[in-house]
Amino acid sequence: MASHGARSRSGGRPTLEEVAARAGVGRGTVSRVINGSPRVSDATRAAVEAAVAELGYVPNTAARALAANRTDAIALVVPEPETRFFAEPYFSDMLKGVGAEISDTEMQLLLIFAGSDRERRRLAQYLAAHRVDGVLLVSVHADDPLPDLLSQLEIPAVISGPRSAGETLPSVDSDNYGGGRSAVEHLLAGGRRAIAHITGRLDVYGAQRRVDGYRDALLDAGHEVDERLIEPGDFTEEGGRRAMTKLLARRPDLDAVFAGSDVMAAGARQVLREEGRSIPSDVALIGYDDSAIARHMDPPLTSVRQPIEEMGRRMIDLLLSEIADRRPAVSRGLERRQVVLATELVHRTSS
Amino acid sequence: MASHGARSRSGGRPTLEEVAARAGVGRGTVSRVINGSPRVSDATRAAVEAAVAELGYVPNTAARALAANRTDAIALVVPEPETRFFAEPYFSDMLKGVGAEISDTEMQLLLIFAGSDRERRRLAQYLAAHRVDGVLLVSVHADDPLPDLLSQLEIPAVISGPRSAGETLPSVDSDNYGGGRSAVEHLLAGGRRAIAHITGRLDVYGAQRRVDGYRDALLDAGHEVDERLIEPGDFTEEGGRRAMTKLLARRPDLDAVFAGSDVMAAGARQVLREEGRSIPSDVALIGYDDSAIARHMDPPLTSVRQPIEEMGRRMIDLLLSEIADRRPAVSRGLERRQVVLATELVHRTSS
DNA sequence: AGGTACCGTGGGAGCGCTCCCATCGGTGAT
DNA sequence: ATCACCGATGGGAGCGCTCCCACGGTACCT
Repeated sequence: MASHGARSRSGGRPTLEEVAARAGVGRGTVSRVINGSPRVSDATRAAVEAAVAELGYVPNTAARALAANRTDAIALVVPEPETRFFAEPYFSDMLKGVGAEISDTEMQLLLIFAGSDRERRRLAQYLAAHRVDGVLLVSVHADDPLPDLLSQLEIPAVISGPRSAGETLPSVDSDNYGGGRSAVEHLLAGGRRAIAHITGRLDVYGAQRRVDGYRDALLDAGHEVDERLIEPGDFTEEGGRRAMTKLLARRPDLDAVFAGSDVMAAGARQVLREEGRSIPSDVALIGYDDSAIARHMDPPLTSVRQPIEEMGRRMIDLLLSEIADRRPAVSRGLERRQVVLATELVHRTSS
Repeated sequence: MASHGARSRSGGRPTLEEVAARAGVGRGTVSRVINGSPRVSDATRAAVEAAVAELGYVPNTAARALAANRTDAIALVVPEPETRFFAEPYFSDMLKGVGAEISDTEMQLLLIFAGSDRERRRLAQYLAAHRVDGVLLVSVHADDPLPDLLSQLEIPAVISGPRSAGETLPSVDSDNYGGGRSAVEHLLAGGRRAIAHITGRLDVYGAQRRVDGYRDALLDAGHEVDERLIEPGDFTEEGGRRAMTKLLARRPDLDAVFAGSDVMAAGARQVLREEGRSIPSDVALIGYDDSAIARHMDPPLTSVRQPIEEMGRRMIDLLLSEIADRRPAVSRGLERRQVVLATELVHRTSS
């Protein structure tokens, strides 16, 4: 018995019980104070707070998690290898927003990479163990099984870009349609008429929406859509080069290019330059993401900016409310849980 | 009572007890199987494993943490703002090594930024709550109170660069002295005689060691050390420029520069170019870190490579053994807990 | 045959907390 | 004065696990 007690008292951390004794109150009362319950008199609260301070009491997370069946942690799951995470500013901006918003809470943020199969298996195990109260999912492909696993395990989750128009998970996204649209409208306003579009990977819903925006902007302005002016890319620089080459071959007279990402725009720029087309006088160029690449390109690239940091913040908000709503069995299926944030066209010299 | 039971059975996760019943054994036996104890007969083990599989049993982490007084998690603490973390490849390489090594274990890695005061206070609270079994500390300045806090809380920790020659915490470092030495030796072998050194921030122990290496290489080769050839930098590009300007003013005849980081070398290169000195014919240039900058510089920069990924791996190894050693009160103070890994000079055209 | 180990095993006690119910005194209504 | 009620409070029970002690059985010794 004595040895038993000694085992866990290592470190001598005070317990709730000890704080209660010190403050001359019961265990329940201390718990109420710690958790900010209003059902405590001011005098008692003060006494307890004093005891907490004197003893340097810090709640034992494990005990709390066990008793209350929650972990006070949420995971940001990145289904990509670490490498891409560091390479793309998208993630760091997102993390910034998420980190800022979560730091107002008691929640702990875990960053989990699930790029390899092995990592994904680990993640599945991890989620099955319910080690987090909720999950933030970024950069998910249409055929990813993760979202299903999550809903099967009944773990609250928010996704950063919906997988389709019928996304069932709560999501936060930027207005890809509007972004594509504004790029094209800007080009039209600048007098361009043969506007090409290098798309992103079309299994990414957002990339599709940008194409939709491109199409509708043209149609609404009374122009036709020439399918020869649309070429799929894959979000890489090399993909941008290839697409640009094809477009130039098909429509040598094109006078503007709207690329689905800055990186692809960079590839397109190289080809245009090699072909002797000057930017923007011969061909106007617009990218997407407003990344560092855009600012440093020669000439500086006009680009569609997404409020990524803001997206991160909103994702946390959504997730926290999702988690909070799990307690009462209130039906709330009709509530709007798809957030769409406006984009902004950043004008530079390339257009 | 019933309502009580229902509360926590949400999700219907099977418990140890249920697995035990299913396998027709006692709770203790299941626990032994789960934890890989050898004191279980093969037949029993098989039965338990079958029951675990059938029920889809996953241990409850919180319960385990509470009972065993451990968390199975370790934190990688970065005492810098997120921004720097993403900007410097040092961190991503380190994370890669750490992630690779830890994925062989059951441990969970947490990434914690502690750049701002607010974040640091949160971290202190976090550590006080003993929410991790151990801590990895990277990029710690000499006057950082974090290491003391850690040892006061008796939390195992490993530091990535010792703060001084008398570092008490277990540490993993690259051989900064040898790195500086090899750079200078290479320059001497190339016939250079007036070799300047732009140092890193001298409150960083590793930067001091590089200077020591620089000095000793010169002395051991029978040369004198001209203090006018040593100028402190601050690891930034701008600092590199400033230092280079000063050095050129003091010793216009210098024919080689060893910079304490690639970034500073980039700054130095700009000044050299502006002054009409060509690299490497007029002035040889060597950097430190072998980062992407070095590869992409014009001309490509000779640089000292540190095995950062390997350092990450070794840090985990050290930390895990630290944690394991906490159990028995065996005295082991004399053991070697300072690991130093060799650097490598990567030859390119700048020297 | 009796004794001594030791192995594999079952299950009690306890980790520190939350949740909930019972209790207590005080208040306003009757 | 009596009663119903309410807010504040104490503490039992339970969360799911690990640790450890005790127990029965077998193997080996004397």
